[in-house]
Amino acid sequence: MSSVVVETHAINLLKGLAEPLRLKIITSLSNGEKCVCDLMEEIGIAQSKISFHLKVLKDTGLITGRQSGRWVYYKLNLNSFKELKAWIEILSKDCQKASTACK
Amino acid sequence: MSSVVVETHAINLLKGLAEPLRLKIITSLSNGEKCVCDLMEEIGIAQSKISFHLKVLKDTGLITGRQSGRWVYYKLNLNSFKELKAWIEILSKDCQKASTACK
DNA sequence: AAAATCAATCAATGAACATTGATGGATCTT
DNA sequence: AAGATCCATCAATGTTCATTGATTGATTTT
Repeated sequence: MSSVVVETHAINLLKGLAEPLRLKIITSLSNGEKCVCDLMEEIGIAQSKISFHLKVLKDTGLITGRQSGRWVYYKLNLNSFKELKAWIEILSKDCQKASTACK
Repeated sequence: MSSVVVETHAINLLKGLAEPLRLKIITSLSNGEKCVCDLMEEIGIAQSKISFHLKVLKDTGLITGRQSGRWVYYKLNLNSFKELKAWIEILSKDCQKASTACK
């Protein structure tokens, strides 16, 4: 797996999280699975907006959805968060070495 | 500390990372401190672009800079990465609970 | 089967952000 | 002190992304 792929994937996850409304959705889902109507009520924004951002989050792999009747339930995808955590750990492992170049 | 503040801060850090060039810079700095000319050479992009993104990263608190003569050295700010990691851990702690609402 | 509810999608608009090339300030070299 | 090097900043432009309101599809209720 080339590092370009890794970075592209990281960017996707980060972009998914780096938006106020989506982060509210994520924070809400961090308490457990929710349907769209729950999220609408909790966050208090238009349904089309919620659905739009849910799609973004699903496309990035940050959340998963399952339909049950006319409801659709979403929850966080633990795997993505584990990946992010691992990635951050790698980044911050050897980052304090002093520069040797540029004399 | 209200959760709005926490989310605003998280958004800043995430937005800082969620851009291809900035992520390349971060990845490069994950190997240790670098000066701007190192980054230019490694990444192979215009100097104004590098400086622009370094400023963004510094403003978010993801990196710090120190001047030495005519060189300016940048490195990752470990604290920000620790914060991010902790924040992700909290998010993914209780996120698998099944929904009870919307019977 | 008609009405109501839940959610996804679409086109048009607007806002936020990155790029570009040029310029200027600071430090070092000769 | 003149030239060269390193870096930051700026204005103009272009690109990407979120918002809005309306519509549609699917499921359930009456």
